[in-house]
Amino acid sequence: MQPSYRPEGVEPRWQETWEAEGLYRAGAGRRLDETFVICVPPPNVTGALHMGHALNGALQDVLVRWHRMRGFDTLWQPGYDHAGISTQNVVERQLLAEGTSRKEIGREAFVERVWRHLEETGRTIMSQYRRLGASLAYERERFTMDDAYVEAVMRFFVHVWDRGWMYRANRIVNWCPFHETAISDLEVVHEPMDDTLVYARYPFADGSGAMTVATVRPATILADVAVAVHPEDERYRGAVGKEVVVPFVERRVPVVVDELVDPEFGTGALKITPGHDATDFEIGRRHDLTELTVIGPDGRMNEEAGELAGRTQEEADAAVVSWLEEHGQLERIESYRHNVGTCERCHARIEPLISLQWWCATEEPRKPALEALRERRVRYHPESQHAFAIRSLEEIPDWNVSRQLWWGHQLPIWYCPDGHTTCAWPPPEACAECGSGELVRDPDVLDTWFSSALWPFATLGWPEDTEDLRRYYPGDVDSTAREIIRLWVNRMIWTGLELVGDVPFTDVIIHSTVLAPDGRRMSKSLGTGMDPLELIDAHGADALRYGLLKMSSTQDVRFAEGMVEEGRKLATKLWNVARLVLMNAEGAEPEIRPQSVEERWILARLDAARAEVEEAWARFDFAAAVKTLFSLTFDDFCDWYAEAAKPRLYERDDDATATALAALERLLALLHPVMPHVTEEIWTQLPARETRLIVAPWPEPDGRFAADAGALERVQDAAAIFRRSGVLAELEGEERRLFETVVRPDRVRANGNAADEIARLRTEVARSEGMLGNERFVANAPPEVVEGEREKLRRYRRELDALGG
RNA sequence: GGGCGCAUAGCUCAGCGGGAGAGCGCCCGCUUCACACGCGGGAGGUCCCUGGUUCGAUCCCAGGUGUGCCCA
Repeated sequence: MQPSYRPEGVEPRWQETWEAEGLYRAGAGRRLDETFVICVPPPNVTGALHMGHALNGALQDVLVRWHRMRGFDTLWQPGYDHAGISTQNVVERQLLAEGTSRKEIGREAFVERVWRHLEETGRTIMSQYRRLGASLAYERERFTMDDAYVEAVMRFFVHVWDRGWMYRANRIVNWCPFHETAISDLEVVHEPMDDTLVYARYPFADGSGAMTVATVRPATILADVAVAVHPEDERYRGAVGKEVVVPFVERRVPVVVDELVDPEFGTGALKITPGHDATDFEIGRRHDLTELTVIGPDGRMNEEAGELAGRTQEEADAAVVSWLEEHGQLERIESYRHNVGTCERCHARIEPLISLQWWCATEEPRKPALEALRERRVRYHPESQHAFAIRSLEEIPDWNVSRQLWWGHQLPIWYCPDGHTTCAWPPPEACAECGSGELVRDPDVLDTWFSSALWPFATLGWPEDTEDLRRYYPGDVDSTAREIIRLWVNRMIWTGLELVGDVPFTDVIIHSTVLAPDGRRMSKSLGTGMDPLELIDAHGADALRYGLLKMSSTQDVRFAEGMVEEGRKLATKLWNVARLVLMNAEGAEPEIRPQSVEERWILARLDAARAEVEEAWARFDFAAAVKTLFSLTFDDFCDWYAEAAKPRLYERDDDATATALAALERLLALLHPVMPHVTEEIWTQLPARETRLIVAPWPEPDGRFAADAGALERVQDAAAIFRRSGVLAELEGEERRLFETVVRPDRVRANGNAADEIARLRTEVARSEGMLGNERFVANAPPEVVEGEREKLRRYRRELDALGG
């Protein structure tokens, strides 16, 4: 074995070997009929691996590798989504740089161009997952734009249509004027912005004075259809029911009351523009108000804006403000800092806009999903997210499934010249109502999440009744980020129930958000992002996996490179202790033949750790498992067992070397799900290896040595006392031997003295005596606690006696 | 504005009803034939604040403060 461990020379080799030998494939090494299935949350086909992917990949891989070793038929499904707006954005920008545009080259050429772009630079994340050691079934990679997947999406749409859940309606949506499409809430990022708040007077129609309203977007005054006040706002009691005249357009509109009005904002009187504001839209619908739009899809004023048509909003804002000024209706202008929605991709200011969109009703489909969550047939982890997921489903609004993009799944909707609508797949020959053959397909494409919602079964061949679907559906675990619950996870649950008749998985892990070391979200613009691949270069994939799992204890974790370094040290330590064993075990084969206390003890510790780790994996507490593995390796295996076993290993004692190999073998197996590379590398160097560790059996429970789990306690106490004080405790037989082997009192100088130790013990005795002297403690505390305290006191006194104190 | 976290050693974090812990950093001592990515030891904490429950609270409850994430 090489004297020092260098992950860069080892990890890529194993990644290639495992995959080439088919050990990443579904069912590799299976010994049970049970399946264990995870689908990777399909990343953006144009994206690159970030820390969230790496953490999620690490914990999914732990579960997959653990189940594979346990003999399950495992499938970890890889793939990508087509990321509609994001991908279209990238290509549109390229066109812009080339001096052309998508509109200029046309839809067909544009879509072709996107495919070409993806061939050149797309689909990189799966290779980056490989560098993490993620044991995905790579040959099964799926893409939401694959022909078969498109088929599934179309069938899904038609199914929802047939159920009567799909409808077309004018609603307010987040509109990106650059991309000229509706976008989802998730794609809107709120950024603080400096604005001005314009206070404008709206005179009462009866000439009895005026009301003042405040707005940051004076141009939208042109589309005002009412003024609203809060029902309990005393200031405007007299105004309710009257009419006011909207400035500039001089339209008479009513003053209405609505609880949605925030009396604290501006003057407490809110101008209502249902066409250009989500809250106003809501209020407008409740009061049955007209919906006017004065801003067009391109962000400019439309024909409704009369003389301002064609102007930009800034120009229109200015025109309205000067009108107000000229007519003495401008009260004042204040500077105003607030959060403004912008497009995640192009940072254009989002226009809430009424537009004609396709909607999927949610009232019906959510019912079985809610039931599944309430009955805990699907469980979110941690528990707090379960409650959140239920609430989200209860409040789920109808789903805007259409996007005015060119990259994506075009709706299976056709219109005939008579205005009939036909929804069908495969594409219909004629109008379903009038038989007309002149059909025009709806130009819109579907929300990317509409296709992602089918991921757990469309990747297995649905809607075909495939062998894979029967075998691997339903799956087991979904692991993802918090913000995806509404958009993705809940939708997979209801689509699974609706289309396949069962939940897609039973457990949903909501993993930590990895923050930058400063405790805030990693940000590209601030340069606080960290690249997982660079960390792999620096410390190795095993170390990164370890570090990320160690960090993943709470909802938000700041990235701490120290934890990755800890992982690297663990890998090195493991390598070194394996050298110790292997260098002295030539010709031996692993076999449990313990002849000494330390051997039985380490076997007991290994089994206890196995149980702890299993329990931690089972409740998805990755940080706890990793902590157990660290102290098992450093403290138990290296500091005590290896040190104690050395003399007999040096002598090449047959029983000692055989047992050491067997103990090492178990240690490697326990660590493999977290640190697959270093463990596999060592494993191959063990004698008589016939299988790879990746498919080797996970250690069976072994209670044979449980009685020896505490066998070293007295020796360890004696070691601590000696090292601190130089005082030798009285030990006999095996204990004496162990103490002298590990501690080497003949060669080691103690650091402290007996007096310090006596002082320490006296403090403990005083504390203990105080507790036991408290009658209420003795009377009320559980008897075993009291007895435990008595035992401690006896031990302190005994140790004190030994020190002559 | 709503939801959810977090607040424990210089730093990053475990512990979550009965003796304050780890890793890193710092100090001291070790060329111990697996390992200096190491070994042994040490210094360093009103366990955010105020109340409450309890024989006993870092841990449970209530309120507060600070801080962050997610969603509006």
